[in-house]
Amino acid sequence: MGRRHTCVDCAVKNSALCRALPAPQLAALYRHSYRRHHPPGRLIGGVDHAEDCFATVLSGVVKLTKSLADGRRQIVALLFPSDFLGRPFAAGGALVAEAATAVELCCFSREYFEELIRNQPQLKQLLLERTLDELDAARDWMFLLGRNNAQEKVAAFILHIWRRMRAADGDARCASVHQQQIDLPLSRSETAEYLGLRIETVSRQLQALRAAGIIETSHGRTMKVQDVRALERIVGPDPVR
Amino acid sequence: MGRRHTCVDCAVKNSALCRALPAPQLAALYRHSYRRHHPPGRLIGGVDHAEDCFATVLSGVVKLTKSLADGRRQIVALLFPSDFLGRPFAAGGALVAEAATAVELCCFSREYFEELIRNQPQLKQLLLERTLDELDAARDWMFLLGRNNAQEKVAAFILHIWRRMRAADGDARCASVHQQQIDLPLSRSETAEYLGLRIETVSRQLQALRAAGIIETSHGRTMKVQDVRALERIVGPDPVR
DNA sequence: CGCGTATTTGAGCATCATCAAGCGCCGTGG
DNA sequence: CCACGGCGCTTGATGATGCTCAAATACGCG
Repeated sequence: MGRRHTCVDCAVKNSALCRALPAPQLAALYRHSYRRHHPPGRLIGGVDHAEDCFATVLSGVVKLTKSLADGRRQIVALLFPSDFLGRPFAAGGALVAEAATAVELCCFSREYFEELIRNQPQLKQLLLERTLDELDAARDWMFLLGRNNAQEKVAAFILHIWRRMRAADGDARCASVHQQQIDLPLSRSETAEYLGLRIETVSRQLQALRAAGIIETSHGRTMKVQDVRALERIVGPDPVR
Repeated sequence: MGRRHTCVDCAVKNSALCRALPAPQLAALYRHSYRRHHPPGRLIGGVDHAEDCFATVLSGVVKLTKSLADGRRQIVALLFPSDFLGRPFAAGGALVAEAATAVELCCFSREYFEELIRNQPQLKQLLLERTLDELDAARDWMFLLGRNNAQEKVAAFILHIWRRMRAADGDARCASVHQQQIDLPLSRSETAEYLGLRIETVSRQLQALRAAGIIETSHGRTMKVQDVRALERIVGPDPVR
């Protein structure tokens, strides 16, 4: 594929990890990078897979899953545009990365990027802060998985996606902001895997929210959020103390 | 309290974060540090509390909890000797740190240590690797919380503690290793908070393991692990793929 | 010895999982 | 154009696991 893309017109240049790089190193990284498209459902190398690359998510949503032999699966993280995909400095705890929607990645070789992390203090700093944020997020989700009921889990999921999408759009699409419309990046079955529920339970809770007038579902993954406040009330005040 | 301790005879000098510091910086950090004892149950400043300090755990076990106003609580991490306590570069997601057992900490001021992280590449590198490891651990626990039943959760907990204690002891106490004896750092109620269960369920599952001859409980927190293999079998083969 | 706390044990119940249809959408092929 | 089949989602009926409420027991400590 011809290099029709540059960092200059990269959609996430101001939010991705590489924003921490000085121009010369950015240019060098660019020369070691390549873009890659993945259709929904496609397994991505990346985390500790053979393909062995790191990447920045340019568009789409990537899910990180953990599976047991008996078929039990848990999605442990969702990656959105500008998020970093990969596990530096270790083999990675048997995670699998998979495209949830159509995904575009900006990939670089593991060795090259690890070296860059080691030598570029700004990059290392940013990666550290990102990792700390991810740890916070993981712990929030631990609370959700351990302590929230089905209703709260589903409401939290919608709220989570709603906020991420809002943040991603920025001021771009005020129209759709007003319409409160979102497109869930996950199927029912994936949603269940993210929330520690079964697919039927997710479906029922969504119908309950619809019946309460809090959301409007138009079959499939598109929905309108009618009452954000109600969702927030169901989820409850995030933390205490 | 007089400075009767030095880094030279520190029990965790070879495993704690500060091992990454060159001698002069270590000496400087030492001058900014102080030791602190906490009885079991005592609230520690630390994570994003007013007291606002970072620390290395010297002995004992610290629990990190997240609470809701309605009393629901979830322990999101346990910290063992040589682990780092604190949340650099942010306010920390409303976590509370509490002494699970009697705890001894080596504390330093937030500002000083953050500055040290920024300026010492080795320290930053080690902290980054530690944080990535913690993230892996958090995701493992997410799977446990979302997908494992009560039996598996309790077995996983015992195994987890058993391994950490084994690792901590090192070769020190081969006798107790042979006896397979461990002292749980958590009460039943705390164990429940760690596993996303109720106290009664934890108790019942422990009795079930005892009835199966897998552990021997002598009332309270002391137990003998009779059959590690059985525990591993219950927990299941960690991951797949 | 008696009290307070932590743990165990029991009985009934709620929530969510499981099993099983049924439905709507969509692409394929007749 | 419509019949067909597949897939993802919904809906219903039933049941098991873990929660709730309640009480008994065990231990530590004054």
